[in-house]
Parts: sequence; structure tokens; C-alpha cells
Amino acid sequence: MTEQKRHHHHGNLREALITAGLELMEQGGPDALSLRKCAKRAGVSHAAPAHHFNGLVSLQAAIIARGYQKFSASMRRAADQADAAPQAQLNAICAGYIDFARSHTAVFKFMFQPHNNDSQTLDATTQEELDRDSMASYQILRDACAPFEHNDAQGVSTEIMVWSLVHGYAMLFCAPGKTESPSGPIPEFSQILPKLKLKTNITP
Amino acid sequence: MTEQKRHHHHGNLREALITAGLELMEQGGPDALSLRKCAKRAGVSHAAPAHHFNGLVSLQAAIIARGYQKFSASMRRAADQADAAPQAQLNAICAGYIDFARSHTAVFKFMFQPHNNDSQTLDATTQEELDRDSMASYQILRDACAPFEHNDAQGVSTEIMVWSLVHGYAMLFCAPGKTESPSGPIPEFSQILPKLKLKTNITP
DNA sequence: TGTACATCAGTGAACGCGCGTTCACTGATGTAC
DNA sequence: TGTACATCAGTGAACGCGCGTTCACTGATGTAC
Repeated sequence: MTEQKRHHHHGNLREALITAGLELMEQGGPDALSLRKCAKRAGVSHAAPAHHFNGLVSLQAAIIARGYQKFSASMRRAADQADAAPQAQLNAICAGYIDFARSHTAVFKFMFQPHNNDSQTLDATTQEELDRDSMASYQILRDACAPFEHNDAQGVSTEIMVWSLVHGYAMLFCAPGKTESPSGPIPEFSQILPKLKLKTNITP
Repeated sequence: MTEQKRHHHHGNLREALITAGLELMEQGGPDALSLRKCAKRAGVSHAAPAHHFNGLVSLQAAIIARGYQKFSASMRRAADQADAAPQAQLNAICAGYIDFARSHTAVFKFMFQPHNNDSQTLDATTQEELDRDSMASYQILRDACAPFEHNDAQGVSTEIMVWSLVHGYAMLFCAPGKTESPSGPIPEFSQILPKLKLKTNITP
């Protein structure tokens, strides 16, 4: 108010509401998310979100879409900083996967919940955005696994193996302050992945 | 009312409320759980649960405890029907793990959520029951992994590997009607586990 | 440059809803004698 | 076996709360001329 003119128009309220929602989730879990709380956190009246989202499920979808974008960014960032060799790339992608799960635990879990939009359906464009963003995330992992696909067609693709392993690790062991499992200290995922003994079919 | 005398005392309302809660969760997800709905489903006034549970979080804890009991039972049942060889036993335990995730998807996911009991703490006995039941479930998997622990101490235990793999598979692919992943049909877990090429250190 | 006007993104009051919780109560159960 | 009584597990009304949603409104923005 003093340092910044109070505009009637917020400027980018939609973005502010999504950001507020991400923060609320991280602080209080998925149940802490409500339109009213997001509005309050964005410094706006509780009726304002109605101009940007078609109800709570629409905001949730936008938050999840944003989650997938950050998820993809986390994996890409890790890959960019790694050696170009397939093994190093896959390692990095997994590290980015885990990093995101650790730094955005609540949203990460929420992204993989079957969102109980019972009967309540998203509008087509929101649904498409969501599908696009989630597929983009998955595609990153998929691409990183491709060099390890065997041609001996045993029926189980590398990506199913790796995805299950990294996702299980993320779900079980990536609570914010977690360093202990029931059976002792949690190893880094970079120690776990080599156990799959993946072999690239690309000749060096 | 006609075929059964209407008792003032329910008989076993606590159990009935837990069962009702499990059903509500499976049908509508974790958000569908409320004390009032459980009471209604158990055929009792909405104030009755207060005599058996110290608020909603207490009922949730009881539901999760019940979930772990069923989870353990599912794994044990599968193990009992399998060959005694370590490989067959571990296979069966994993199958029981997956079976439970498929048949109790909502409760399964709820069990592994960090329950946002922010500041709100369970009474000691409920917390102990919960810890005991969850540890019992984990111990089953742990025992099944024990014959495969290597002595070469590479720092990553078999149980961390197997647990991550089976849990990730369960979380990603065990929605009730799910048979497709983004990359095609989902293989059975029994096809996946052998890829770990676990070796028992017990001589036959 | 100035004016008229449509559009848009906010406000704040009001609504009904389901929720957890409390409260005085009531009727069944179990026990002492 | 019968009676008195404490205990316990229900009932139904009532409360306040946060929620999503609607509504008439208002003030800023952008455009036509």
C-alpha cells in the first residue's frame, strides 16, 4: 500500500492463486487447500478466484499441472548438468525425480492420487493441459530409459522397471526430513539404480 | 426393526464404524470419510461415534491400523499358498502386497500418506497399535527378503530394493481397473521381480 | 487529445451445506445385596 | 428370585465454523470515434 499502488486489478491473479495453492499444500497437506485460503494468501477477496477457476477442482488441476511442469524442469535441470552418456543421463533423471519428490512432497503425492473428481469433470482444455504436462514428464523418463531397452523382448520394459523403482523410493523415503527406514539409514538412489545392472544397446 | 429387535446398544459399534469408514474410503476416496457419514452407514446417530473415538483423527488411525492388519493378512495368505522356497515365498509376498493395493486402493494410498495430524496427536495406545501393525506388515516383507541379503555389504539391502520396486508398482499401476501404462500393457509383477536377479545365500 | 462506453476483474454481503462437537437426556445392562 | 442403583452407550437438538457459490456492485482498463 505504501510502496506499491493498490491496483484494483491484481495483474496476474491466476498465477498468484496457483502459487498460493502450492505453498498451502506443502505446509498443510492436500486438505489445507481451499479457494478461500488461496484467495487470502494472494491478498484478494474470497470471491475473486471465481473469475479464474471453475471451482476448486479446476484450481487443483492447475496446481497439478504446475507440479508436472516443475517436475519436468527438475529432471531436465539434473540431466543438463550431467554427462551425456546414457547411464549418467538416466542417473541424473532419477536424481531430478527424487529431488522434486523431496522438495515438493505434498504436491508430488497429490499428483499421483486418483483425484476424486467423482462425477465432476474438468473442462476439456484444462484436462488437455494436464494430460500434456503429465505425459511430458513421463516422456523424459521414457527417453532416458530408451537406450537400455533390450531387443530380447522379455515383456518387461526398462521404463516400467525404473519407474516403479524410482517412484517407490520417492513415495517411501522422500518425506522432507526422512533419513531412516525401518531397517536403517536410507541409501541414496544413485546406489540403488546400478543394482538393476542395466545394459545399453548403444555401442560406444 | 421387523426381523431384528432394535437394541439401544449397538453391540460392536466401534468395529462397525471402522468397517463403514473403509467402505466410504474405497467408494469416495479419503475425503469422503467423516464421522457423520460413518455413523449414518452404521445406522446410528451422528453423536454416537464420540463414545468410541476421540475425534476424526482417531477414527482415521483405527482405519489405517485395520488396513495394515488386512495388508498383513493378504501377504501371509499368499505366502501360505506358495512353495516354501525363498524365491517362491518372496514372489508370493509381493503378490499379496499387490493384491491388497488393488483391492483396497484408497486405504492403501491413505496408509502411506503423511497424515496431516498437524499438531493434533493421537493418544499413546492408538499410536502404539498403529506402529505395531505397520511394523508387522513391514516385517513380513523383511523376512521374505532376508534369504537374499548379501554379505558383500554394498550398502543397499535387498528389502530396500524390493520394497521400492513393489511399492512403486503398486502405487503406479494398481488402480482398480488399470491395465494400461503410458507405454503399453502393464506386466504382472511376477514378471518384474526376477529382473532383480536376486540370489539366495542359502544352499539348497 | 478528449470523451463515451463496453468490458473486465475485483469487492463484500449473503446463502446454504456438511462438518465436528457439546449437552442434557434416556433406556439398556450389569452388579450388589 | 427380586430390587435398587451405578454405569454405559445410545439419542436428538443445538452450536459455531469454514467452505463453495451467488449476487449486485464498483472501479480500472482498453477501445472507438
